[in-house]
Amino acid sequence: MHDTESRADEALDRAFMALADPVRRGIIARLSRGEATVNELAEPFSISVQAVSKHIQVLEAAGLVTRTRDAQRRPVHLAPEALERLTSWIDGYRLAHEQRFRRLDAIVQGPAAARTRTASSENETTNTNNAKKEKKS
Amino acid sequence: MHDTESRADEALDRAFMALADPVRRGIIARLSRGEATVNELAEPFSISVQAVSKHIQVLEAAGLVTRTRDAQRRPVHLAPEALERLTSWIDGYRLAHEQRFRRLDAIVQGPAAARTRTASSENETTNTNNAKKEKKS
DNA sequence: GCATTATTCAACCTATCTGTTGATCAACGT
DNA sequence: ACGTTGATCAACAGATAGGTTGAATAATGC
Repeated sequence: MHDTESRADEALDRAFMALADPVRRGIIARLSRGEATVNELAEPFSISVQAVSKHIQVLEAAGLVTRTRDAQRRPVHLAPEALERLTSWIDGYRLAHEQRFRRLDAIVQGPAAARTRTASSENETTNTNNAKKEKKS
Repeated sequence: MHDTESRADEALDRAFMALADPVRRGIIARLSRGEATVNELAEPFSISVQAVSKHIQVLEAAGLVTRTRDAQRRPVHLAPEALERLTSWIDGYRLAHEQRFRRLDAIVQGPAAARTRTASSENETTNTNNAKKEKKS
């Protein structure tokens, strides 16, 4: 089963999993327009307030939102840094893939052009996370 | 009850859910360096090939990878457009949120003291990008 | 044809997710 | 002090995700 999983992996697990639900994405969308309480966030949905409260706990555990205190209300706020980490992770591999294609094109279109890869190795290490340490055994 | 969920939502569900697993993210990472077969993709992991095959089906259903045929092998390829759609979704709300804060800062810092917010919302002022630089009058 | 290789299908088990209802806690307002 | 409001906790149920093993499909190479 899930024996050993690094901290960075678990953080990405929670963050992506948190976004894999339309209710939670709706909450993110709402919060992008400003903070809101649990009851306010629950209003557009046809589920119980308790269910929304759980969703918010999932988002909070994923670091995607934070909470403050205002009397008996607990306003929820967006945490855009966490969202930025997700786009960074995705873009790391997406851009690496596209750049690899650019190199392939260079190779196909001429042997001399393939050597331009050595000069343009800037984006090869832009991954924010480990790409090779996925083994558990 | 998930009876009322649009097609776009379901696509995002599948895509984010697909990335919410370290094995599948490892597959994505591997594919960013070039196509690979199921057995090749399974090698770094301590799970069965069947399990990896299922993971690839999940990624394929999410549109994150495509497959071709080469004799009895079925090479898997990255589909960077789908990844790009995800970053677009995230960035949409992230940037909307940051822009909203820029407007708030402009309003608060316009007349006089901004103490009202800056003391009670420290985590919100930690914008990752060059905020506070722009000012919209 | 037949064994081999690559991959998938099928059945199953278990853990986790998402929702429910009912009770509880905490901070107001009067 | 007391009832109300906002939010969470607890216990439960149904669905599904992710893993296993064993059998089946499909293309390859003798």
